[in-house]
Amino acid sequence: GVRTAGRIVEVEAYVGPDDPAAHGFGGRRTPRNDRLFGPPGTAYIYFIYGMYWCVNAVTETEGFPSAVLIRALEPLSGVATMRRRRGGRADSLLCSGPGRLCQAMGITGAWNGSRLRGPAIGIRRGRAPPRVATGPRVGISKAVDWPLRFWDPDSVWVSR
DNA sequence: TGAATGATGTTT
DNA sequence: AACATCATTCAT
Repeated sequence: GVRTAGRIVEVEAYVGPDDPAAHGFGGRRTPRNDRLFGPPGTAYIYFIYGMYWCVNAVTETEGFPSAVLIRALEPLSGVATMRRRRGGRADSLLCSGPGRLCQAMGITGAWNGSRLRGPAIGIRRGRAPPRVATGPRVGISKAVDWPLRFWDPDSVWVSR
């Protein structure tokens, strides 16, 4: 298959059992969030609103539920494949949003629990943006003022 | 440009 | 009933 890749330009952090907006809140482990409690470098992928997948990178030690939600990418390769998967919508909407980027890259729950350093799915270190903006997380109703959204303010590929 | 709303199914 | 969303429609 065609490989798709992009530069991460927007993320959100969900940190530990005391983060009221996080799926690991209260330390309650369920079938759905189980992979969030795995070792760092694990993919935690969940299904939301009956239609979309979202992908996270688990970040902290095993048993401590923390992850970074990948919210937007700058498309770099496999763009024609991304366009096809996204139904021919505008390039600006290819990977700008957690649901959109999973659709563009073909990411589904089949990869939940994968190690994020493999042939199928992975994250590599790239160049750091010169600046990083921070602000409230999107689409949540608790801890709305925690500034745990981070994005590249110089990128046109962020979700807002 | 922005607000409102329907689409969808799983989880609590 | 809520949900870590998105596309469409309708109003400015």
